[in-house]
Amino acid sequence: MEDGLLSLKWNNHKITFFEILRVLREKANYTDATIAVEGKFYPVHKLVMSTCSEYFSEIFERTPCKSPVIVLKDVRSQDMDALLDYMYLGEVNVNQNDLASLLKTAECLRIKGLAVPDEDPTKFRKGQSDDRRESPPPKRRRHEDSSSQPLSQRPVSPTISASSKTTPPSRTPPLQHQTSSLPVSQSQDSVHDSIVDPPPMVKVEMEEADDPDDGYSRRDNSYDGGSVNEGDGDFGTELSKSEHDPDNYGSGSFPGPSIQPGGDLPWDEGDSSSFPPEGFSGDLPAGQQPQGALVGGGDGDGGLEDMLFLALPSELQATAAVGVPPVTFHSTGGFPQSNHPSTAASVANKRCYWCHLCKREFPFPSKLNEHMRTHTGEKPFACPICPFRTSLKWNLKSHMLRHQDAMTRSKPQT
DNA sequence: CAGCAGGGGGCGA
DNA sequence: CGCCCCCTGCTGC
Repeated sequence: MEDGLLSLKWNNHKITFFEILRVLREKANYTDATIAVEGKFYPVHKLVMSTCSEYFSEIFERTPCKSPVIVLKDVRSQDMDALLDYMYLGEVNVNQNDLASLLKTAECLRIKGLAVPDEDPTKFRKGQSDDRRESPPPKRRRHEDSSSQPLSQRPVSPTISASSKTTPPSRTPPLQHQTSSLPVSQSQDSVHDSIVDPPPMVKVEMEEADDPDDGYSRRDNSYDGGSVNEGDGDFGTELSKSEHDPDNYGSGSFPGPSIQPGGDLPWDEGDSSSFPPEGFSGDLPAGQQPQGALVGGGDGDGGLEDMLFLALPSELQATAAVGVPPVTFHSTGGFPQSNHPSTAASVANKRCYWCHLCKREFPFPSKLNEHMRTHTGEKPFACPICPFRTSLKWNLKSHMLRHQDAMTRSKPQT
């Protein structure tokens, strides 16, 4: 062995790798997970996410489904966008103003190199109670270590570092309130409790693999459709996801109940109205949206924006990905609009909102929202009598009618 | 039969 | 114009 050992080195490996990664991300090729933030959907690669964040790594590990949709609450889309750039490109430029928020988010998500000390993968793996396969193979060829480094951003001293890194995210309370309750955190405690932990609200929804094909492969990262629930729930829908079948939502990752900060599910009371897909256009002042997201549940009737299942416009990719090198986030810059009429339908002058996952078209955002639930698996309408849950109000109603019917029948008038 | 999901009509902003 | 309610067709058990 030792005699004939040759070191083959791919000089441009790193560059090529990143470039390809960038393209893959841009085209959403091979993406196997989706991150939803403020109603925006970011198709991502588990590999990359896992590599750059232990937090995601754990989530994926505990989420057996092929294409989980991870809904992050309390995370601003801008931040997520920046973080994704950071993870995929190894660097990102951000405005000073956004820095604090970004770091906070990074901390919550345990993004290596930003919030979590970038450890040597090999050593890291040792530390882990259970070595995960995603950790890079321990052995590498002499020279290449630098190049073969997974995607960890370690080598990349983020541009941001200079100016920004200053704030040691060390103890920023992750995302204020709600985080505390997140069961999710539990998942990680095993590994690091020292670190912040509970990332913002996280919810993992299983997504059946059926559409991925169609949707995932070609989807442009965007899709919009916010879905929230219009549910005021006549039936007192109580959406506490908590009690729903846990299986539905990735094992433990999904903090069922905890999600509801104040007790009301974000997605629950929301009414779709509040977040018109078109709203995305960027009118969402970066600043204010988050509010919704963060606060949301507090009042109960207030924000529903917190939990949206929307799709991002494909332009997003274009913007983010293309602008890659140093993507700078300027308020609107990052987020183009959703695929709503104007964009999507420029195609057909008639208004149509389409689901970028299955390409189905709908005349109204509300219809699209409803439809999106079929993809997200969200079932905001719960039967107060039995564990039944459904994604459509009417279905719940008809279900309830059955209960009534059964009751009246069982005990005919007294 | 129950549940899911798309479509249509009515109504309010 | 958009949302809500309801109807209806399809699918799986």
